[in-house]
Amino acid sequence: MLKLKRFSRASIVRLELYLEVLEAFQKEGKETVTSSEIGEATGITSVKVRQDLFGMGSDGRPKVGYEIVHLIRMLRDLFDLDNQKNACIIGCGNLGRALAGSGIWEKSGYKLSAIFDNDPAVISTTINGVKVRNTTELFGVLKASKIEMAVLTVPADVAQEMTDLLVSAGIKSIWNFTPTKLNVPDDVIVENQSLVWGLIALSFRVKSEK
Amino acid sequence: MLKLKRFSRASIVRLELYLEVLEAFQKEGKETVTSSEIGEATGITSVKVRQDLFGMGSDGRPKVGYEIVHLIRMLRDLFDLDNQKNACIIGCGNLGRALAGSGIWEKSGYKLSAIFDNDPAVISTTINGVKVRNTTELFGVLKASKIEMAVLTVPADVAQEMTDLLVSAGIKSIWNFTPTKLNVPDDVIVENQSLVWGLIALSFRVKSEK
DNA sequence: AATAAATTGTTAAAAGATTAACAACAAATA
DNA sequence: TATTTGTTGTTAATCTTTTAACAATTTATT
Repeated sequence: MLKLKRFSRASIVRLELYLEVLEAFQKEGKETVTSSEIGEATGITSVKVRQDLFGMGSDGRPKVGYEIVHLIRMLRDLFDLDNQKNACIIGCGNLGRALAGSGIWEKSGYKLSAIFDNDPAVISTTINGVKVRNTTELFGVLKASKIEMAVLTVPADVAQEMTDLLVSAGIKSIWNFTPTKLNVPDDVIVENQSLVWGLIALSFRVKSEK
Repeated sequence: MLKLKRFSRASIVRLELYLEVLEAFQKEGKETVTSSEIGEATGITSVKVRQDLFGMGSDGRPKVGYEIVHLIRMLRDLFDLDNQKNACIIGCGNLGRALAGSGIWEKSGYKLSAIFDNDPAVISTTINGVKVRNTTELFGVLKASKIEMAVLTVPADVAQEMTDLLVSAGIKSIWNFTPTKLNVPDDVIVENQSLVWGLIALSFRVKSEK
């Protein structure tokens, strides 16, 4: 029996990239692929590709390569992309609205089921078919629903406060766009995606890689 | 003479978080801080904090800690936050517009100097004081300007094509929001910030960490 | 002035990730 | 059927990062 390796953050990013190119290959009608082909398309060495796939419990055929359909299924299972999960957005500013209207939901298996904000000007408007609710309703709505994930796009100074509310309402994972370290219980997962931090990381690399 | 360590990606993220809490401490009037205090505030062990600061060439006093002003200056220098750099946005959809109007620019030392799109409906409109130009003008405008960084928020299927154009116009760094591995010359830096990938990473963690 | 307490700087050990190497195997060819 | 070729699975070596340990140093206290 194979023992599934624990994936590092870096390897997850690589696996996401593999999925991207595999789906492109599939669209072109390709049926099998070798580790070097994946490597070529992604800029990653074939050794690393093979090691990554091995860690996932790969099942390639010597001299032929991997079956694309199979690899895609493994990756989509690994990432849980075909299992619908309900999400809500907290904070409907520019970013919240952009996310609400973007194509990320279907690609990731999430369904945007609710949006909350406390600005009277946006409450009751509809974005992508979802009505914006007053934040005061948050606790009640979440308690009564199957929403397990919250996208946090509020100003940094209310991030922790909102997080506490979300946790008390039973949210189990948070996609955090604020540049704040959120304090949560052990069983709540926070994925940080602060855009400022991304931009600062770029600034750092530009300065130091030359 | 101290030799500056090479920072891993993970350590950069930690340093960004340190800066965040240090500026908060400063606002509260605090003047010095210990590695354990930083650790407490960030959820990172004090050992790692000390090691990170050491790698940056820290200069703390035993029994007292680090001077906050000094640490902040070091970090801002490291990240190049106080040196203004010009940027442009390529693709003015929901996300591009949200970024244009957000507060990330001043926080990172970048100045948004141009926006390009090819949708006649948005060309010539103004966002945050910057007029949206037709993409056909891109090459000329960039050649004539000091813009060195481009934010790529176009549909994935034109990402590489736009990248080639940007590179030919002399762009040296790209903040890539498309879920595409961009092919660029060695001297061009690409920082990937695909939101889908962030969301998929969250999905993965939710599935595997329980 | 001497001692105790707290905290850093720095080295060393452990853990984790990447790269390299190659045996095993399937397919193609003679 | 035997041989060659190409490609994977898997182990081993190298490199990187994290964690631990503790000596050195500064401040406070007696």
